[in-house]
Amino acid sequence: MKNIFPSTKSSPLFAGIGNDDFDNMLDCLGARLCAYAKDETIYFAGDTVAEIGLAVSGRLHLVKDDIWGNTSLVAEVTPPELFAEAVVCGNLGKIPVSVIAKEESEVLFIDYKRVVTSCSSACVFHSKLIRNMISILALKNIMMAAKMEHITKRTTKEKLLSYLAEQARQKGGKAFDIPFNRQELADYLSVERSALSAEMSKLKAGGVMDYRKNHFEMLIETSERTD
Amino acid sequence: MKNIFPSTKSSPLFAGIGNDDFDNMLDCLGARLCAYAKDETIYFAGDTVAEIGLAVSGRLHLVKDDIWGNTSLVAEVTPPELFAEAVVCGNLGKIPVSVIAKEESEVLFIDYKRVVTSCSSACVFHSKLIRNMISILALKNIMMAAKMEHITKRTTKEKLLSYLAEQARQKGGKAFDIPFNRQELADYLSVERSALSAEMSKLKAGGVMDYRKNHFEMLIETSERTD
DNA sequence: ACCGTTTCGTTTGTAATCCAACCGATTTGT
DNA sequence: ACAAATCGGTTGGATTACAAACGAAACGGT
Repeated sequence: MKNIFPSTKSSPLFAGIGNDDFDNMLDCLGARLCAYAKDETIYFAGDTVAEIGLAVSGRLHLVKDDIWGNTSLVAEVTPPELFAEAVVCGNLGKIPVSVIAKEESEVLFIDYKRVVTSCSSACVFHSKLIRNMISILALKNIMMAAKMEHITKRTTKEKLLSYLAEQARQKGGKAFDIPFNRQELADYLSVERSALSAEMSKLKAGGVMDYRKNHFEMLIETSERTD
Repeated sequence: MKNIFPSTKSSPLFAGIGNDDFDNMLDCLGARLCAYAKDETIYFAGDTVAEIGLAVSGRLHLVKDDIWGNTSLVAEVTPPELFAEAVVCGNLGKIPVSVIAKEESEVLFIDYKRVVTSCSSACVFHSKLIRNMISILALKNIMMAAKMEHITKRTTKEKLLSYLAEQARQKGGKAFDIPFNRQELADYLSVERSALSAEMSKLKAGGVMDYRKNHFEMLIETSERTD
């Protein structure tokens, strides 16, 4: 099998597993490396899946078609990201989205059962893999829960402040940088970029915070804001 | 220890583990049962946590305080639900919410390390517990991803149709029941109940769907809707 | 059958967002 | 240095959601 270590070693799934063990592990797991042409469909929505997918090269799209035939992009998967891991680990069986290669791509398929089942040779990496898998799912949970908390707010201003407050808490101070530009932040909070800019300007004018590009500084402490 | 089997056996965490193994398992895991008075704080946000919490009796609130001192309810936890499981399984260490008993409550704390570490007596339920834990996290992922997809839509109508389309797909037909009343559905989609009712009426009048109480029937197949 | 409660649909005025367009500032490539 | 592209802020009109209130229907208990 082609040496996929360089393009997948940074996956959290393989954290703590060195180059020496790598090939043995893939053998033990019976991992398959598959290649796909541009626009080739890897899974159709509703297909039965039992393997975790790991993007090795290229770029994949997860798309969903509703009952009226409208198709929408759910996510883009680039190396070394996983896909279908929640469906497989949750024993759902059927994948709710279609997976399409948007470029010439390679995917490593890993049988979930062989991850959680100790093999006869008692490989050392099984428990490490399992802990990594749990960690991946748990962190994804936390990230989604955080995002959900922002998005469920009613107004653009509330969504923005919810996000900024969380960033301030995470970064441990009132001054911090965010990893988004305006458009990306608007997409993340699912609001309009223009409305977001407008709210930011108002908050700056109101003395609630200051910012320049991606650097923010929260100014008001404990007091009723002028909403 | 008090027999907590009746109130926790239905937890997915213990799926496939019988009454006979139950007490042995709790011993092996070193599980602690703690009692709390009404309004007692179990965790303060920022506390270091290493144990998964399982609500045994009572009712817990997960609350979040932002940097301005505003406090908001994130979730309510009732038996036999888990809490702090994502933080612990993700090795985050610090819990981002405070946990408060809103009634006299009991909580079973389970050390995560002892779940994923095989014990000296090679208990049979470790691998089962681990698989259950993975399944719980994965299913929560899927549920949150589905909800996110609805909520990120712009208008109430789009959110509603996104939800109904998914229900139709899940139930495998154009006619199905939903597990929410109007207010609950509005909360789930984070929209106004009145706006939701109005949109539903319009969709019924437009021949897109029919409904009575919690029973829905999608009528239009593939065609451009009159948006 | 009666009454209180809950649920659902509807309406109306107010507030907020969306959308499109525009402009200035900054960055990038040549 | 120049042109093109990107990014961020602003504006105005159309659209949509919000909040509150009301009545009708359904439900449950007595």
